[in-house]
Amino acid sequence: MRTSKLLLSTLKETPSDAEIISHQLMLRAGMIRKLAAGLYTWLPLGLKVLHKVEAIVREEMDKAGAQEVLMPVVQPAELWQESGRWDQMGAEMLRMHDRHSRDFCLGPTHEEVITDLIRNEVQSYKQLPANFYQIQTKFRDERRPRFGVMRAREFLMKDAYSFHTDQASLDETYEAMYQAYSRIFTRLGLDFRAVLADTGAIGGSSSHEFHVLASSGEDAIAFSDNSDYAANVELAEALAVGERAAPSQEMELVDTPNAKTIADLVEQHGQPIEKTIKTLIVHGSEVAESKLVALLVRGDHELNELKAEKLPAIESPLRMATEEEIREAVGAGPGSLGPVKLPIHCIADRSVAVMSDFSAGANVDGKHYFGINWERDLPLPPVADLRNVVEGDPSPDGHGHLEIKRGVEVGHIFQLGQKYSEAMSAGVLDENGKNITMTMGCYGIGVSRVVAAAIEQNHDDKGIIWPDAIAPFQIALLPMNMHKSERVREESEKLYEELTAAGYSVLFDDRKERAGVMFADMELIGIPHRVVVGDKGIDKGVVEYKGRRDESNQDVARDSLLEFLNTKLA
RNA sequence: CGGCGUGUAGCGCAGCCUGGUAGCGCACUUCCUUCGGGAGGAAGGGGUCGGAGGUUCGAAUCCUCUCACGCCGACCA
Repeated sequence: MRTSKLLLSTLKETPSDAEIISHQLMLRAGMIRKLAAGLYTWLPLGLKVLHKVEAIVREEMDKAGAQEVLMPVVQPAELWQESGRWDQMGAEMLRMHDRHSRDFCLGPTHEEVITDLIRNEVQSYKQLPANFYQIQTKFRDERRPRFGVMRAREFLMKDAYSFHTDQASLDETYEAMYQAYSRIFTRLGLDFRAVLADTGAIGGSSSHEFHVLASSGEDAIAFSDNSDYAANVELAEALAVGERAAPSQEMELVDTPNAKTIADLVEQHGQPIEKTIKTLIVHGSEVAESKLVALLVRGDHELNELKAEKLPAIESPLRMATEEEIREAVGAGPGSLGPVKLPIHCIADRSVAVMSDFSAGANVDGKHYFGINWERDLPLPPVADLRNVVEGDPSPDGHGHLEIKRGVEVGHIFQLGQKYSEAMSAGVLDENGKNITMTMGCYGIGVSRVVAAAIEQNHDDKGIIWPDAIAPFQIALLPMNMHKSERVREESEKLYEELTAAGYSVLFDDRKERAGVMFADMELIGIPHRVVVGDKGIDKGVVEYKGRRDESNQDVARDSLLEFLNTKLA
């Protein structure tokens, strides 16, 4: 393609509302433009990349035995009412009605539609297992769309749904999808990890997320330095570390009028942070001994809300108590709480249970106890895993220690079981002519998000550096002074034809621009390979080559260029 | 959905406090020079200052309402 025929809308300046690097570069490179919050138009250059990602996903899904379908974006309410999600979904689902006042929604996902299809089309166990996928636009009315296409309201997703007669068959397809996903992200040229994930409200036994590692990622993932254990931190189990030491201090009541936070306690009173306890008050469930429940976490640890709300004594979803509620129940404000003489139900994190000589609020405003010890000063409350794992924690599988990195969730596979097939009566006849409810699996890839994630992982101060597999063009062909030098023009045109004929996608910069502009634009849009044609080179019978990541140019003999590129791009 | 903030040319911004009829840089058009790392000069085009109402002789500027967008938080099969 010639740049003169391409809408190459590059920007020198960074649009002010773009926060993360991929969003900035996608705007600057002219890949996308915003239409409204969370809604983006893909420009020709961006769409090329999107299509490349799609093609790889499609190939690997086909190879893994899935069949492609295409379902409507607009879906009737009846299906969602049948699965029970019409009421569950909330404002995230955009609803509308047609001219006959029938309710519809923009599909945030397609479990209902596919289940409806398959219950009508598949009658026999002989037709199973089967796996169907589509690459389709989804709409989720995010509370807060941000980061460009990374977290847009309208986005492109590959979603697949598998149907089985039993769990063993589902396990098999699940494994096949796990492998297919690994191949897809490997082919895309991305540094990724598959991690254990929370199955969420949807239940099911097994779930993995695929994360592209990037410092701007919204998720934290933990993985062992000595095994292949990897999990979302929200899920990773925090094991108890060490044993409780014997008391060495007396418990004393200390005036701490200005210490409202753990940080204050550490700064003003010299308490080591790992000898302090944070007391968080949440609402209890019906089975709790009190209306409010106190959760004890070490000062330097973070409460894991997901773990907490899974405890029977705690209301789910988790709800923090307000200051008034706390004062009413405890008699002191949130800055002075602690387990000593606390009048409400209390649960301690595992690492809290092994603390000694620690400090915590005295449940009297402006006072803390120092030198507290379990059993001697107060009984040890029930113990549970309440906190997020931190770097250096032992790996839950017993091998090695945890490292924590940030990732962008680009894929998620999980086992649905019979949630939808049961609610929507999707069954088949088995060998004995008996009706059995189908078992389902579900597998998603955020196609448009992959594009942003790839940039997060592959860029420098000049712009994007596309992995070869998804670059909009493989080669940038830059003629120097073509509009003055007839030899350069002829040579470039010839090269363009040759390279194109050899099957390469070439972006030929035939604009009447200065060299600097061409270089800067090609680097910004991230074309991985660059060939420069100039008078100087023609005299020597060479052209210049530079890989996007290379430090400098190299001369390549004109006659062996094709051969050279064949090895470079192999 | 709560807190905060911002809306002035395609993009980035100034002007607003202290009302007097809109400006800078980039981009765009034409010409001259330059011509291998985002060139220099000259001349141009483009804005109902987010919208509505109000105060005033006069509103981008002050007041009220409203819409949009963004940041932080909460939320996220």
